[in-house]
Amino acid sequence: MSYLTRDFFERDVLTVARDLIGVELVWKGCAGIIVETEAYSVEGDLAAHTATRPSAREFVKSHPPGAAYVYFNYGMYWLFNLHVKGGSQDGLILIRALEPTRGIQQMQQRRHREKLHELCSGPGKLALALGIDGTHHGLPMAGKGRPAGCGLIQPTSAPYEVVTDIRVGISQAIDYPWRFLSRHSPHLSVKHGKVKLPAKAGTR
DNA sequence: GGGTTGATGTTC
DNA sequence: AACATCAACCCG
Repeated sequence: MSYLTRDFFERDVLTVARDLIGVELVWKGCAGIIVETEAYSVEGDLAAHTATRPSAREFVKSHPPGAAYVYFNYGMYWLFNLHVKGGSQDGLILIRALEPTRGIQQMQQRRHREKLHELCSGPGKLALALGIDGTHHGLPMAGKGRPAGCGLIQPTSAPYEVVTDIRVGISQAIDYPWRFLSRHSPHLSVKHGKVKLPAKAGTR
């Protein structure tokens, strides 16, 4: 068993997003196998935070590859990303779903759910299950300086069959096939990519 | 099953 | 006003 090092995140963001499928995300006694990710590119991707948020641009400039990018969405949920930099295409990777492996009881308590496939089957769900929040924003997840008990473990078992799809819940660059999933996993967020339509002007 | 809606607060 | 969401609720 070995933890991913910084060089894992110094490659193309699409390659890393795909290779993260099957990696175990370990977080202070809880853990799960990553079964769903989405790539967001710093360049040429209107759906990425870096396209619209100066703070995201600043984050990418000032943090090393492997850093956690955590943000608060829809007034309720923390979403966990990993920073990729130094390859042919930089970006952020949203971790969207896990297959629970450790600390099941604690995750069940945090989620107020019993069924395994309801614990981490979505980006908001998994952050809640693991106890991830804004205090973890910017921390390194690879190499030295990781929070105690946190890290990403290289897969040892047979590789998962990875398929791609369009990304979920966005209204820009909606046709990029940058969602990566472990085929047939019962722990995915949604079956098919869902596009979010913008509200009509003049409505309230 | 699938569609709809309200909860909630930060960002620009 | 949009937003990288979720769960409860409707309908059938």
